[in-house]
Parts: sequence; C-alpha cells; structure tokens
Amino acid sequence: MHADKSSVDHGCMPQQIKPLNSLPPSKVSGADKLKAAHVQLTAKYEVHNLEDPESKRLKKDSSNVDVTGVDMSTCESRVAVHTSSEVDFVNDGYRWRKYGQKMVKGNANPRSYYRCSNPGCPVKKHVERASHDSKIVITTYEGQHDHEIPSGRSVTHNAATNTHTMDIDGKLGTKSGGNTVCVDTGERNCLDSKSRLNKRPNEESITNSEAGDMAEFRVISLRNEGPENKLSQPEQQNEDSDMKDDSVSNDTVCHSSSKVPCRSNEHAKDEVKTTSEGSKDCLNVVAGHDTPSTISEFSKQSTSDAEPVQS
DNA sequence: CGAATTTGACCAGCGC
DNA sequence: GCGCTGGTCAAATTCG
Repeated sequence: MHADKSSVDHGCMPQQIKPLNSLPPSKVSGADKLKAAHVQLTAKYEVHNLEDPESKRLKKDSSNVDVTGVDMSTCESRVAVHTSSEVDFVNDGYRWRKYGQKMVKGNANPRSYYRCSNPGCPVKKHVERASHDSKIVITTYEGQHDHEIPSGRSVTHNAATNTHTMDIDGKLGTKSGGNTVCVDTGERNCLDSKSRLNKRPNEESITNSEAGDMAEFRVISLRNEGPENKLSQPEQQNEDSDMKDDSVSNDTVCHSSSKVPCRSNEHAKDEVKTTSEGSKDCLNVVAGHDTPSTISEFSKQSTSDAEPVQS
C-alpha cells in the first residue's frame, strides 16, 4: 500500500552509516534537560539477534530470498532498543507515522507500529513495553533510512538530553548521569521480499528515546560492507560540527552495530561484550556477524556525528 | 484544512 | 487444513 515499497525496491544498499549522534546541545533547552532529568533509564544492554520468532513473515521471507549475492545484500537489519522510561515514545530524530497498533501475545501492552513518514523511506519500527516491566520500552527498528534526518522539522519529542556514543572498542562511552539505555541490535537477514519491505543492507538505526521529552539515546547500526558506507562524508561533517558539543551527561547511550551480512556468515557471530565504565550497567553487544572494521567504523561514527533533528 | 492517529478488518506465515 | 498470531491497510477520527 505504500508507494515506498516499490519505489525503494532497489535491493539492498550497503548500509549506510549515518552520522547520527547526539543532538546539538544547542537544541536542547534547559527545560528539556530538566525533563530529561526525570527520566530514569536503567539499562542493560541486551543482545538479541532480532531473529525473533516474532515475525513469522520475516522468517519466511528471508528464507525465500535468493541466495544470490544480490539478495544477500537485500538484507535487512533490525535493531532493538530497550529503554526504560515512563514514556514509550522513542525519538530518533526521524519522523514516524503510526500505522497500526496491536496486542501481542504474552504482553499485556499493545505494540505500536510506525513507519518513517519520509516518502519512499522503507524504515519501520515497532514499539512495545516489556511484559514483565512496563517501564521498559522495546523499540525495534527495521530497515534503513534512505534519507537524512529531517532536520528543521519540528520534532515533537526531542529532548536531547542524553546522547552518548560508545566506543565499541571495549568500552561504551557511557557516561551517565543516571540514565541508561539498553540497546539491542541484531541484524536480520534479508527480510521478506514479499512483504514489500525493502531493506537495505546497511542500515542505520538511530534511536533516541525520549520519554516524553525525557530522555533520548541513539543506536546506530551499521554495516561495513558496501561502498555506500560512504556515508556521505559531507553529511558527516556537517553533523559533526553540529554535534561537537554534544556533551550530554545524563544517560547512557549504547550504540551498537551489528551487521549480519545476509549471507551465510553463519560462521561468525561476533560477540562483543562491553562493560560500561563507571560500573553502570553492563552492556553486552552481540553483533550478529560483525567485523571489526564495522565496529571501528561504528565507533568513529558514533563519536562524531550528530544530527539535530526535529520533526 | 492538512497531517497524524486510532482502530477494526484483512492478509499471510507458522505450528499443530 | 485450521487456527493462532503478527503485520499491514485504510476509513474514520482527532489534532495542530
């Protein structure tokens, strides 16, 4: 039903690493900060190989995917973010349109389905609260944005309060004033070709969790293959400049990137475990199939990009 | 008035 | 083959 499906169907593009990091402090108003202060994010990084049973279609679709190299590239990455907050809205700087909500088995809380409102952008996400803990919001991103963060738009939920990048190098740059966010990233293999979701191999997922203007964090998932990783340099720079000051210190943000080449890289599931400094929470990042390069890239990116977005 | 959200119905995959 | 469940559609409603 969405034109984007067909339009985006170019197969997968290498994941693009997008520079997204924290919002420029400048955009954060004092009020926002205060709000953020309210947020209590507890975090622990959980690793899910988002291969959740959850999506039957995906499973099937992925299996249907041709194993040709091309198809492999059509992989889709998913990133699950666990955020502990009062509010379940996770703002990642992009604009989302809610297209559905449904009760999920095993969870008393409904799951909300969102899709990027940018025309042609195939990215979707669903948000739900953990059944065992209503304070934990699980946001799962699917797909990769093929556009920039809509800057200049009025973002309704951007309380840029906590954005931190982490160094995958072993430590998460978690700084935190108290909020911690859990991020799960996993890469799914190619998604359903049928379900009209076109995913791009290189997916960048960013999530800012803001609890009603309370907190936010971002997760970046990137993929190291593909020329497109070229994440637009220009872009990066710009953002870079924007986020230079990104010195937020409230929450812990975990960025993890996991790239699972849609290929049968079964061999390797790299697992990176990191413990956040300050003995906060332990963050475990498991990258489905990741390559060091990816990680390094990731860390680079994460530390230097930021995009103030408001939708 | 346009855009976003809500919500019930429909479709498709998976397990039995 | 049937039922269950997840995911999506689209009309109606609400909001800015």
